[in-house]
Amino acid sequence: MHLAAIHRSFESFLRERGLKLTAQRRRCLDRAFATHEHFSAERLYLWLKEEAGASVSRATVYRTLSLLVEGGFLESLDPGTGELVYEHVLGHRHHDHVVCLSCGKIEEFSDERIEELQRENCARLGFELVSHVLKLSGYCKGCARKRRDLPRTASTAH
Amino acid sequence: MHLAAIHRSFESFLRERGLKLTAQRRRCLDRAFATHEHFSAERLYLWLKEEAGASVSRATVYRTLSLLVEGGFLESLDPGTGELVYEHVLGHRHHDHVVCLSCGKIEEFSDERIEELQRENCARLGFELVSHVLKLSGYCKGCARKRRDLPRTASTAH
DNA sequence: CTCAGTGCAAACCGTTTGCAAACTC
DNA sequence: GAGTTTGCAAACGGTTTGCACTGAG
Repeated sequence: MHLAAIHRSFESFLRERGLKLTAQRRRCLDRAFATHEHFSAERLYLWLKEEAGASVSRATVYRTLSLLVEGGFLESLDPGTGELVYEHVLGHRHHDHVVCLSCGKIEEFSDERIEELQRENCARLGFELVSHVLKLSGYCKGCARKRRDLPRTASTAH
Repeated sequence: MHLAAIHRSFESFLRERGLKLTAQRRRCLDRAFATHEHFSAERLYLWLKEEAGASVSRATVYRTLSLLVEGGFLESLDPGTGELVYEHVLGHRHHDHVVCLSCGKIEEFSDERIEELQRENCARLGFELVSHVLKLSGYCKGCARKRRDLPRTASTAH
């Protein structure tokens, strides 16, 4: 899906709700779709600040992010660092996340067999499944190696 | 595992780290193990306040909860409501959670087949798996029924 | 024109922290 | 006694909100 289609989709989403298309909203949307990384609200705020043109206020960034999540344009993820991160959804398949406890790197994976087992468990419990979060935490290849090389920090850490 | 054993385990945990066993820490531990519900820091603070005896300060409750998580006595879970909830671990099997989006009810389930697939995916990505969070969100039986009975709120909600 | 949106700064809220007094070992 | 822990209240940090001004439709 290219930008033009995303714009159209966003415009009709706004129209449906009687909301207005403003320069700030368009810039948030464009910048969010210009990255394939996960980004925080603050990150987006800084990106927009660096760009040419008037900066978008933090308040508006937060308000627009919520709007984009509601509209299904973005998904949010809580990596446990105290701030939410976002990623755009359109054109993406659903996927889960692996987060490195040391460097914070986030990798993605998806496994239809896991999805199926989730549905199965929900059905058994009588739950109507809406969404799920599967986050694996551990150490990425590089950080795992570093940890092994450091002499017994595990027992002396704190 | 009964309280006496938990106490012993906690005492040796503290000793190992050169920490002291205080009345406040013991009361937090006891109260946390006296419930089978998930509870927040504030909840525990209020429970202790209601109990006979001097109340334990909020700061101490927070500090002790962190300690209990580090020691593996409790696990924390982020249900997405803005505050963490805790549950005791000893004597519990590992399990995952299903959270009702409407009433907040948390149910537990576990499925070794999912665990195995998680390990498999991590291995493939070169991650050293430490822990994971699997949280299914949706509507519990009761809330799902209520939602179906209400005339088209889904499209007019907001 | 009208009502929604923006920017600002202040408020929020769960959690953390600095510090002096109190307590464990 | 030495060194930890506690309680208090203030600080924190990400996020939300009230309000007067601006701007889209």
